[in-house]
Formats: sequence, structure tokens, C-alpha cells
Amino acid sequence: MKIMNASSDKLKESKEEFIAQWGALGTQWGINRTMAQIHALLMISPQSMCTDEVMEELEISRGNAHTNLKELVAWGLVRMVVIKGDRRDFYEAEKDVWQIFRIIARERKRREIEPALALLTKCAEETKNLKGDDAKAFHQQVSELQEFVGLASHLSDRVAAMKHSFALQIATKLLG
Amino acid sequence: MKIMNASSDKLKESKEEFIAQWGALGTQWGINRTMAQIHALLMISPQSMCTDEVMEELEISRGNAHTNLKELVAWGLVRMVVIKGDRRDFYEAEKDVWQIFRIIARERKRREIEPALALLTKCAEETKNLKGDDAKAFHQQVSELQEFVGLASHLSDRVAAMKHSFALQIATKLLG
DNA sequence: CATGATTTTCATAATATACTGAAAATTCAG
DNA sequence: CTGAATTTTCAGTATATTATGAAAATCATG
Repeated sequence: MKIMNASSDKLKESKEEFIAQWGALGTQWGINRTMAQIHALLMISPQSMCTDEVMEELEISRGNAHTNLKELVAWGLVRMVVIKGDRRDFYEAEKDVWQIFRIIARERKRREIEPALALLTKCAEETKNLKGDDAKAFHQQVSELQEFVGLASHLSDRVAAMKHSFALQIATKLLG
Repeated sequence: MKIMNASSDKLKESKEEFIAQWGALGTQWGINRTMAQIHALLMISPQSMCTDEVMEELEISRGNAHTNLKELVAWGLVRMVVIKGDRRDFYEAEKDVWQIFRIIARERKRREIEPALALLTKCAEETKNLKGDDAKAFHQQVSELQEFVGLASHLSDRVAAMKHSFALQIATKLLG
């Protein structure tokens, strides 16, 4: 056990709280606790980490660590890196907030917006020629939703394609 | 059983698919399937419905229908209405897409953004005076996240406060 | 206030999701 | 090749979430 002073105790505490709570928050965000915790851990880690280090730090099993590290890599929030002379895989997190935002936005669009849009488009399409007040009302409601979700989808693409500085300009103007 | 023609068959089919799939989508959005299905059902229902009608339509238990109707009312996505001469409670959904968006945005902000911001602010605060490269790096990363999430929080408020037509103007300009 | 209708609650059951740990597969150095 | 290190898979287990249904509470009406 390394000897520590009060300052590094505080840092350790703060880091641990950050990891623990970021994990809890992940649940709200629709990603599982472990995945969010690993993401937090790597995001604040000065160096890349191997699977065993992640396991030890978070007290989780190898399978769990492995699965969630791979999932994070699939999202693009974490990269695998090689350290020469070491056969193990190491992992490091994307730390740029704008980049993190874009990745999450992209994934959420894929999982939440696109399937909704597909459904709405299908329902609008297959009822557009039906007669009767009920059919008209259904088609109308579904079409309005479709239009809105379609707009959101395009906006999401546009914003994600922006440079951070430009997005910031717009945001600042909106808040000004 | 009411006699139907081909047209109302098609409508029924489309409505049923809409309800079923909107429920499945709800899962992705972090709300449970039944709640999303009830929301879908009421959103496309020409009339308000009572608990028993919802139960029958979705083939769910009374407790389930009750709990989720109340939850939808708590969100503000559904209103209770009284029908004179009828002791039962009836429910109708908010149908305006912009209003629906605002309600969902507000709730997501409350559940996803605000707790994250509180955590980030706390971590930034309690590490801002610590010495050492590690502490500096942690504080820096957390502060960047805090700034970004804080901005998102404010933006969310601003957009939700806009009139639909004004938000549409901005959106159109961004897409143009 | 008694009664029947309706709403609400909640213990239990069912389902869905996440985790473990060990075995199997892969990789790589010698 | 061989075998040790490492990654990957996955059946079984644990946990968390959601649904049921019946009992309790509430309410409205005569």
C-alpha cells in the first residue's frame, strides 16, 4: 500500500465517487452500470489500462470487464491501444467532450430516432389513402409525429457534423 | 363483433402495429413498454378512454394499467378527464407534437442531465485546489464535462421555452 | 351510513437484464 | 510445434424491473 497524503486521499475519494455515480447515471441513459463505470474510469485515467486493471479497480469479473470494454470500443468511446513489449490489450477513452457528445448522439439517433421514424413512415404511408374520419385522424397524428421526428433526425446529423467552435457559436447565440 | 370492410381492417392493423412497436421503442427510450403502449393508444384514440378500455385493448392487468396511466399523468403526457354521469376516470393524451417534445425534454433533463451536472459540479469543486498532475488532469476533465453539460442544460431550457413556430424557424435555418 | 362501483396498493410471480467464473479458443514467443 | 499468456464465449446465477390479481381503501349515491 502506497503512503498517501491528505491531498491524494481527497483526489482518490473524488475519483471514486465520480466513477460510482457516473455508473448509476448510466442506467438512466440506457447504458448499463458497468459500461458507464468503465467509461468513467478510463476517462479520468492518465494512462491506458488493461483488462485486469479495470477488473481490479471496479471489482468486476473478467467476462464483465471484457464484454463492456468491447461494447465501449464498438461505440467508439474507447480505443484499444498496444503497448510494445506487452501482449495484453490496453484501452483508453476518448476524452474530448465534443467528440463524446457526437458519438453518443449518433448512437442514440441510431437506436431511438431511426426506428421510430421507420415506424411512423410506414404507418403514415399505409393509411394515407384510407377513407373515414378515424383513418384521417390517425394518419394526421402519425404524419405530424413523422415530420417532427424526421426534423429531429436531420438536425441531429447537422449538429453532429459541426465543428465544436461553430456549434458553440450557435449555442451561445441561442443563450444570449 | 362489428362487421368491417377492408379499409377499417387496414386501419386497425396499422393502429395495432403502431401501438405494439411504439411500446418496443419505449424500452429504448428508458420508459417501460406498457407506459409507451398506453401513450400510443391514447395518442391515436379519437376519444378518451377509461381504465377498463385500456386494459382490454392492451390485454394487461388492472394494476398495470392503473400504475402506468398515473405515471403518464405525472409526466404530463396524459390528462384525466371526467365524463358527466360516469363515475369512472377517463384519460386522454396530449397530441400536440411540440408539447409532447417539451414534456419529454423536461423529464429527460430532470432525470439525465441535472444529476450528472450536480455530480460534475461537486467533483470539480472539491478538486479545484488540489496539487499534483493527477489532480490537475482530473479537475480539468471533469470541468470540461461540467461546462458542456451545463450548456446543454441551459439550451434545453431555452428550446423548451420556445414557441413551436420559432423553434421551427431556427431548425429550418440550421438545415437550410 | 350502507352499498356497490371504482381506484389504489402491494405481496407475489414473471420476465428481462446483467454478472460470474470457468472452459474453450486464440495468440505468440521460443 | 509447444505451452504459457491472454482473450473470448457462454451456461448458469444473480439482480433488477415489470406485471398480476386480489384485497384494501376510497368514493359517490340513495
